[in-house]
Amino acid sequence: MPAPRTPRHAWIDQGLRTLAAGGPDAVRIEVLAKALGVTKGGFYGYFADREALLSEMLEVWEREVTEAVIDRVEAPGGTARDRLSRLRSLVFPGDGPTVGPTVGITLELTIRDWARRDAAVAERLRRVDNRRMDYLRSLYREMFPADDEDEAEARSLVSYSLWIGRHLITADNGTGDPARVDKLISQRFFS
Amino acid sequence: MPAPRTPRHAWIDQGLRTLAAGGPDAVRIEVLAKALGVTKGGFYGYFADREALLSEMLEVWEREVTEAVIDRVEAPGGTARDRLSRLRSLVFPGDGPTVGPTVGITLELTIRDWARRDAAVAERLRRVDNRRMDYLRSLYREMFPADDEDEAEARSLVSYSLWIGRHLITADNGTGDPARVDKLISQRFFS
DNA sequence: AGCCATCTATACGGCGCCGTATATCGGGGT
DNA sequence: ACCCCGATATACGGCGCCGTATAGATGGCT
Repeated sequence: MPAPRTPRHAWIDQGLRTLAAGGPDAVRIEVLAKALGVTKGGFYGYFADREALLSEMLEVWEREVTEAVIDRVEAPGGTARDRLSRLRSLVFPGDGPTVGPTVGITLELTIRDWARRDAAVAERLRRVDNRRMDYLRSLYREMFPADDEDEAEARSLVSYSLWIGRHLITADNGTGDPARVDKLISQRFFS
Repeated sequence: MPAPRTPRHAWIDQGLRTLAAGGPDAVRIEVLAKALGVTKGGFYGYFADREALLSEMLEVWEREVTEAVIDRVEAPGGTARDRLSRLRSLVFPGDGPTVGPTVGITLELTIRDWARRDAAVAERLRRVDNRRMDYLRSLYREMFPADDEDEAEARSLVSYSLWIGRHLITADNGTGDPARVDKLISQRFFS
């Protein structure tokens, strides 16, 4: 039995890359095949149909951006502050390709958009948001033991919104100094 | 000359509704026609092709969510604080249909996603973000005359990010009181 | 009423993709 | 060396959409 030239995970990875680049409607089996240098011949040996692939892609993504990230952040210890900064750099690692099939913030935002028109995707995303917010809250509770629940929630929500918003808002910053803007924000909320 | 049963703006409006509901790839001429209860027969009298429609849709949207909104906010006067709250309710008016062809936050987020994979859309969105951030800065400068540029920028960025992030993050709030969370945020930044 | 311009319906060829069926290739096991 | 079997290629019918061409309907005008 020849080793598969194009194993299961190759279709999933290419699917996630294509999803990030072109949205859910761009994930066409024949297109993935061409990008992988094969035809779709082998695809239907692994997946029942296009839907099955999409569903598995989301499965992989969900694990990758929650548990896998948190495990990596937690492993080496350090202060809560250290872990928070490691967390950020892992979850929103600029735009380049990162660990595994994740394509960073681009994939994240694409799935977030997709979720608004597909209930199954929305359900998955809700789990991701909850898992991350839970973890953020736990970090802030550790950093600021005097906080009550609502204060930890506020810090978590602001930082989560801000990191997403930063990537979504394309405005040229005004005339000010971006670094000082960051500093002002973090002084008010994260010190 | 019979009045057109399906004038130009009907195609554009239906296009924007469909865009909000299904993303750019869902804007198919034959689909719009069916939704309008006609065939695509008349479409090509108004538009050269599908691209032309998409481009005009964006044109209408841009005007609607910047100048048209700002005009409505500015007209009746009031304090900067009053105008800011009017602005918010106009730009992010829940999910229902609103004035004209705008479909509210759903359309906004769809276009924002689209912009990440289409340079022309990105250019338009950049103009929208800049226009809105300019206006926000001007309001905050008026509300807080003691602020320097970076402080106004920080307030504008936080509020813009937060309003977008709120709609994007689907997490069930933790165990806390959402109203108090809002209050904590606004105490730190907007008072 | 009858004409004309304009808008709309219908019909067409082409394309890209889906999912299935069937042929071909190529490396391990004997 | 040969067979076998899984992975891939090729071929097919179907569908939905594009943009064009052409015919039919409909309201204003004289």
